[in-house]
Amino acid sequence: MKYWLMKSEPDVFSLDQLKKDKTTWWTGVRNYQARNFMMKDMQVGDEVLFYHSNATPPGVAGIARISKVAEPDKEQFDKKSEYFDPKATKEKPIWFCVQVEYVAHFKNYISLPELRDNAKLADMLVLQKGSRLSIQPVEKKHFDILTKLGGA
DNA sequence: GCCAACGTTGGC
DNA sequence: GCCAACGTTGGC
Repeated sequence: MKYWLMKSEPDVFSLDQLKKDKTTWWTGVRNYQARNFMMKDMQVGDEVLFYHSNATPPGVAGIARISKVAEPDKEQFDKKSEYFDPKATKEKPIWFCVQVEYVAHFKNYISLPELRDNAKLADMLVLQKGSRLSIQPVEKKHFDILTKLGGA
């Protein structure tokens, strides 16, 4: 069992929306490091901190879970999609996405300033300067602290 | 809207 | 393989 943090802009796709939809395919990731985490490391049942980026304030909104392992991201083949990739073919897809299911909202939204204030979380990737990676591994000890703080 | 940090592209 | 130019992310 692994733990992850996945970023989403709430204006584009929020945890509320995931609650409504129950599950979603995490399409549109166009970064190789993030893709490789989805393709190689994520397993069904892995738990995910759902992080709202570009929010006011940014922070962790709650928990989701991996519900299907990675498959080719269909948007790479769709000329009308903003995620279309002309180099990708059905035989040789470039981009993959996992399916994520809703688990819970935190009772207490954990804002980025609160994360920064907690010394025990200081080495979380998301808190490192210039950390733009949209999918990040999270250590169990950090995940446990977050769920306690959030009151999940 | 600004801009620092980072990833990708492409010329050489 | 280097690296400048460019595009994107994401906090503020």
